[in-house]
Amino acid sequence: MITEKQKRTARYAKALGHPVRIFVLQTLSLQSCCYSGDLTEVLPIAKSTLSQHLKELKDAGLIQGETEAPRVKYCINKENWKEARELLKDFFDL
Amino acid sequence: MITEKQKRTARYAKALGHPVRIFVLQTLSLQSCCYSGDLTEVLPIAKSTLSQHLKELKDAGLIQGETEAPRVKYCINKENWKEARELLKDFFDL
DNA sequence: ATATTTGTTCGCAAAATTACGAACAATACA
DNA sequence: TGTATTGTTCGTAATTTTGCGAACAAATAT
Repeated sequence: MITEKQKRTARYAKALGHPVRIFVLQTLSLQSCCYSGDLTEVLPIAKSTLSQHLKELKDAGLIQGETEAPRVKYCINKENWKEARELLKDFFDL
Repeated sequence: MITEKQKRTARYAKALGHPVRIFVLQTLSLQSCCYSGDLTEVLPIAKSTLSQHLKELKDAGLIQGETEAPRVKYCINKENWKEARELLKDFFDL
């Protein structure tokens, strides 16, 4: 009844379903990459909470983290980002 | 730090964050309107569960229900649908 | 007047989400 | 070798989400 495409659309939408994650993705998308610390500085949440949000975005496939010494550099996962954009675009154009 | 626009974007995305709600919106969007019963017939969930999903979509402003005798006719809320589309479009275009 | 139909609401339970601080790893620095 | 720095993981708690069946409300049909 419910297609795989609909499930993937919902999965990505769910990952976007929190202001912090929208903010993170927008930041990452504008400057291509950034470190967790950059986000912790501006976001009014505990670093452990941010870490969880980053994990969710990673699990959804929207970002990827590359560990660089003590820091972790996060970037958009362009392939999946593109898929998410296409799915949402299809959804709204219908 | 987090803008109202980002919050609204997240709010709409959250409402889209379930396969059943994606399905419902897609159905409503394709045929403009439908009754709860039409959805209950094809969806493998209890009617009470569907009712909750419809309520969430209503609370998010994406649909509206018009009670028509014992049935309820649900339609897309075009104004908010447009807003959601614009917000998500802006988000992905960045 | 009594059933039937349609959908919501209630009560409940299980699971997921959100959030925090403390503890922990891993690397760089003194 | 200690000591910051950076970020994850753990433990915990409160809230929200998802889902069901039973009970309920409202209107129609018998």
